Amino acid sequence: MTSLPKIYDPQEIEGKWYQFWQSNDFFHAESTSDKPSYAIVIPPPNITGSLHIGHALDNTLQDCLIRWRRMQGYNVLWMPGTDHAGIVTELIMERKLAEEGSNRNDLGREKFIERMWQWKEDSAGYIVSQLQKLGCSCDWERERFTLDEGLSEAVRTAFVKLYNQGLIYRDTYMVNWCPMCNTAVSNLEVEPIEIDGNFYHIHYPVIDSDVVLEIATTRPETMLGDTAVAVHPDDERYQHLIGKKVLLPLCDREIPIIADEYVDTEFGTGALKVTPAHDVNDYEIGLRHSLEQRTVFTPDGNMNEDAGDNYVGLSRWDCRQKVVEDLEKGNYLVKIVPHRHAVGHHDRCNTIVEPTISLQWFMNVRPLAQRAIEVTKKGEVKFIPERETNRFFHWMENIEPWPISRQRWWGHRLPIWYCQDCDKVIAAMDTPEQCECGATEFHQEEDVLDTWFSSGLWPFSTMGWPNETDELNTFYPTSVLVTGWDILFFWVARMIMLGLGCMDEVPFRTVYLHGLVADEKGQKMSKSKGNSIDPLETIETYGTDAFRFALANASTPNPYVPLPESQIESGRRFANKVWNAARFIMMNLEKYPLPANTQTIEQHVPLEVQWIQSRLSNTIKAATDAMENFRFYEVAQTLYAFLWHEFCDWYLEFAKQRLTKDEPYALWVAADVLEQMMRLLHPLMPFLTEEIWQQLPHGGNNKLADNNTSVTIAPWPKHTTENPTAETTMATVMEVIDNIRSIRGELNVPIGASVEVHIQAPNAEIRERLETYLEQYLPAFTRVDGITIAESLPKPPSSAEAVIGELTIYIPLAGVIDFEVEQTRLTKRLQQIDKDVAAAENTLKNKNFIERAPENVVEQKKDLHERLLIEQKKLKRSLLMLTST
RNA sequence: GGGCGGGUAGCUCAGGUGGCUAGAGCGACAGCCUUACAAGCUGUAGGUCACAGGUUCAAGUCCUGUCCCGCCUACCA
Repeated sequence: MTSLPKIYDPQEIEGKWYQFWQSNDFFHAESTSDKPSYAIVIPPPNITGSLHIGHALDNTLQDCLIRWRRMQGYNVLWMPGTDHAGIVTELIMERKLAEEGSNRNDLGREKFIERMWQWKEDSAGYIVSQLQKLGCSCDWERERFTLDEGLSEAVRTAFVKLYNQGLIYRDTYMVNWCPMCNTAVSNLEVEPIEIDGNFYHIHYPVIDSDVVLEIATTRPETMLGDTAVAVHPDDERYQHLIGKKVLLPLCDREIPIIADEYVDTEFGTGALKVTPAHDVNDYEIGLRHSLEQRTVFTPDGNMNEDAGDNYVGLSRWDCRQKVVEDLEKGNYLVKIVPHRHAVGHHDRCNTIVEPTISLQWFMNVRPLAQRAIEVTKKGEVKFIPERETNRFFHWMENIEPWPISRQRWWGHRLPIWYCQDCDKVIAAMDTPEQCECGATEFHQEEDVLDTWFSSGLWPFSTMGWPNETDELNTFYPTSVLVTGWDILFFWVARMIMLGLGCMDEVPFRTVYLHGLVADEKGQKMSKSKGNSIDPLETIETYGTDAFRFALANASTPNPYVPLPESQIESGRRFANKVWNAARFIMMNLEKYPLPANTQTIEQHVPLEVQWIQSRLSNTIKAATDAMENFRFYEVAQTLYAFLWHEFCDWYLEFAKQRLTKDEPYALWVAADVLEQMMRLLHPLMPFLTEEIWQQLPHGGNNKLADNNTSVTIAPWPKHTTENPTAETTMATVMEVIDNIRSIRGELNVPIGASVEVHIQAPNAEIRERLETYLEQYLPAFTRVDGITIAESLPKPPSSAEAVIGELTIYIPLAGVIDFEVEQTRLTKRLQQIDKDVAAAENTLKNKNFIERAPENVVEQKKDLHERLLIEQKKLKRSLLMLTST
């Protein structure tokens, strides 16, 4: 007997196969090959991170594509690697340092970086091992890291290139400043979050007048940096005041009243305090009117000297409170009105950002964005789902300069050198030898690049750029990029722009943007919300394959994909079902070993074999089609439905029946179908399918597939031809069986009791087929004593009845049948039929329908109508007979 | 303010270009240890496809409007 355990135990199986695949180099891509190329670059996870649910989904889908294309015979590259992830990683390190009672300034830059690298070395393997646990078939020999030497060279090369093209420049401009991280951040990194705040209405007295101007602000502390008050030029209320001055309360400064169209007369009081150094709009107004930019905050969010002696040193928030108190004391405060509004928070540390004027490095992304739009319109990049294309265009059309410098330490220092003597700015790969002025001393820019700059080069930097490599020739542009839609702008857009800028070619042909995993309430799963599933725990409990199947099965085109526990449980049950189907087949193969060639054994192929082969072919076609269109949900559904509800529920039951008669042919076909199913299922469930595939008899005389060493490199099944006749016949057989079962169930016929079945089949062809097959098939599904099939039959007394088109089934149930139950059953059915008949009649009565609808649709409708009529007539007659009894 | 996605069975979702009697998984109910699987098998119940119009021979599917829910985006101080 076979040693297969009754219940599938993933922990037993999963460990060994990854090793096996690795040691056989199945995941290794050839730099040059005659095969067509297929490449995906992994969205590099943070080096210090751990696998979360988003990674699990993203990488499962990628692995599905990769394994599928590999089986299809492509030269497949899945480029793996990790990201240094700039600020996030630094923040985690800072937290660690704080626990040790230290901080990054105590350590100093050099020691801090050293510490970061050390930590990176320690945790480097962690995320990789987790990806391997998930089954990811990456080409690990090629693993890269955004801060490794090669990628750093790529970063410098790209920077210098873009600098020389004038696309990268240094400028003093208003940027979002994070007082916590002490760095500039880009707009994308600022998340507007609604908070409850106040509108503070303040009186600004007009000089040489008894008029006071009432202004409203949500940030009273910024008034210390006010350098004007603005009104709308057409605002009649304030016409006479334009050009005058107000005395800024608490500051004893006189500031002008100016007119600017930006001011909304409807909003607040129609008078706007202008703080050019601390608000983007005020900044613009300030530029238009040449106002002083008065900075009152320090970089870490406290008040500086320019805030005045009363406030210097206070935090932003303490200062607000004190300003309000002082205003009240001075009788300047009119009122405080609660006001809910969106305030920008740094997405990495959740600190409220401070718009601040500072000297930063920017990239002018407009020209590249324009090219990106053009090539996308030409179809060189395709977004799936299509709706994402519009989001992409909208963003690209309104794109603003990208601030790329960060006042941080962990990352790529800008390849910019300043001459010690003349301050000349030089962009170069390495420290320059000599400046034009003759000086030879330089210092490198302290700032590092936004982490997305290096990830933006990922599709080609990982393949050796700026060197001309075989990898680039073979795999660039890559085939697909798979990621969540939430980083379309952060990453995908930048890769496209930088790809065009550096390679003069898009980085990928297709962008597949999958949904974000949500909980059962539709909320995005995230660690911070505490509603997240831990992939590794899930894998422990349910097994990797069950988890992967659930993820694929959840991947509908929706922007949020709920993954309830029950879905994973369902994956586990499916894995177990597959396991047991295999177990059944292999157990029986021991008794009936596969012959050398199964094809010639049976001259007369039984119906159920024709049927299952036709269904399999159909399944192959559907699964392949769904894969090609990134419809992972459909792949999972298709394979699940076929394997469980056709192969197991029906075919294996037929095969059992054959085995009881010592006819093993159907079993051998079952083995063949199973083998192909393992190949179809392999991209979704790599471990389970490998285990079963390996255990199936291969090679020698028992040759099922080509004598490959692993299902990983076995060919993807090809669909053959469907067999509509077999499918229709089997459908009728199944319907007959279903009806008998249903009658037995509803009329409570005891399980052990056998019944007689009388079938009236007017059509000779159908009758003949039923005569051939029913007798063989029925016993496997329901207890039957005898079957009578005839052109016309009388209804036996006390019998239950079912109608299938022109077929009528009678089951004599004298002594068993409960007339009332049977009456209810038939009445219910009749009511449904009446409704359907009426609907069909309505349609057919319509002349326009007959004239305008396609012929086949009309035919179908007529057919349906006829079938319904017959059934209706029979049901009515039966009911009559019942009630008259 | 603009834009996008969604509202189909108790729950989570499928239903490419309109056309079989609207489906699945989970859950519920009833009955089965039928030796591959009780993580299973069999049967049953459950839907005015958000609402109102319109186009069409035909609408869950297309159009318009309304109401909810979610998201993205925007400088209303």
